[in-house]
Amino acid sequence: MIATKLWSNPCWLSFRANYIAHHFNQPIYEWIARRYQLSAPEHVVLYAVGLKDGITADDVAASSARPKNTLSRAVNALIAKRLLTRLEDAEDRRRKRLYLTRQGRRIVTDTVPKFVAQEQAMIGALTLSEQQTLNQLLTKIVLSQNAWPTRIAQEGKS
Amino acid sequence: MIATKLWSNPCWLSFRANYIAHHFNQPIYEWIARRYQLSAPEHVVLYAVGLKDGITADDVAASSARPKNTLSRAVNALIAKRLLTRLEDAEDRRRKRLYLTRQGRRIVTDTVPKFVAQEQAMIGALTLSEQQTLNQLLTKIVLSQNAWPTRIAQEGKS
DNA sequence: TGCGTCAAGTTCCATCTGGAACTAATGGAT
DNA sequence: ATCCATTAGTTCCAGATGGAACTTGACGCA
Repeated sequence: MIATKLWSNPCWLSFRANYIAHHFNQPIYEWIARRYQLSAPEHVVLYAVGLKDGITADDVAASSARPKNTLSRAVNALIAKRLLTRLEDAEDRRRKRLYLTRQGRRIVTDTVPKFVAQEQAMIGALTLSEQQTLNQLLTKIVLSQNAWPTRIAQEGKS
Repeated sequence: MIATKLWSNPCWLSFRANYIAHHFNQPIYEWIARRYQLSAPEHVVLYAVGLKDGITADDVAASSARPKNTLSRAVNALIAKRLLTRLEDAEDRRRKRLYLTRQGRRIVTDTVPKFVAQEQAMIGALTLSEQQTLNQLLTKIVLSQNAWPTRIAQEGKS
């Protein structure tokens, strides 16, 4: 069946992207839940704030594919767990900037190496130069985002 | 934020794979739900059987990343909607082979062009030869699957 | 300075989801 | 022949999920 989806599938990119994404996410999130009692969206937020301090929930939503109510819940759960703090932006009081607490940062620094290891295992089949090429091509696609439909048009009348 | 995740992210592959997968899936599944009242797993099954007649629910599970109970539900829903039929395998009576009904096939042939169009829009930024390279590299990764951890080891004692 | 529009974040709630435990069938070992 | 391990598929159920509607704040405009 995997062979069929690889070779007889008109949507070659989406199958491969979904397959790779899933096989990265699945073990990682299972481990995070087991080890730290964090849900997937909670970890998404933690990781994003770890990459860049002071972002808002909306920033996370834009880059992470999850709806904003899910992230809102995750943010509140993380604050309750004392892994995150929230500071109202003085310029725009709707925006609430997020920062890791010491404990939050510790989880990020503990977990990131596992993610990197998982990813390395998955790209181990490629040479370094192939990895660079792959990175460039995928980056090009991501950067072309504004050319993509975000909604499929309703059926025409014809 | 997307810039941060692109350029300051130790997990470059998983971010890109997830991002691309999501931006493919999201509009497609939203449209399918709106147009045909099918859930995402239901469509996954339909698409898979469309690619290869006579597969079983388990085959779909192996290639699609969804747990088998979710797919079991989806199969039963599709049968109730008369889009699928199920035939017990004579060799192994545990296996139930799936086939599209005429209506089921019609949905597949109606929807596949939309998927292809969405995917084409997303790879439009690449030249044909870049697309081929990308395809080859991703294929190489998918085929190396047996080298990937499916579970992250519990913390050591140290 | 009052109004309409839009953006960030939250709440509500019906629905979906997936882990775990189960049933039924197979196939290998003795 | 019987037992045990394994596999396909289902059921149960607690908890997660995400669309829609809502609140609060910002900003442009007259």
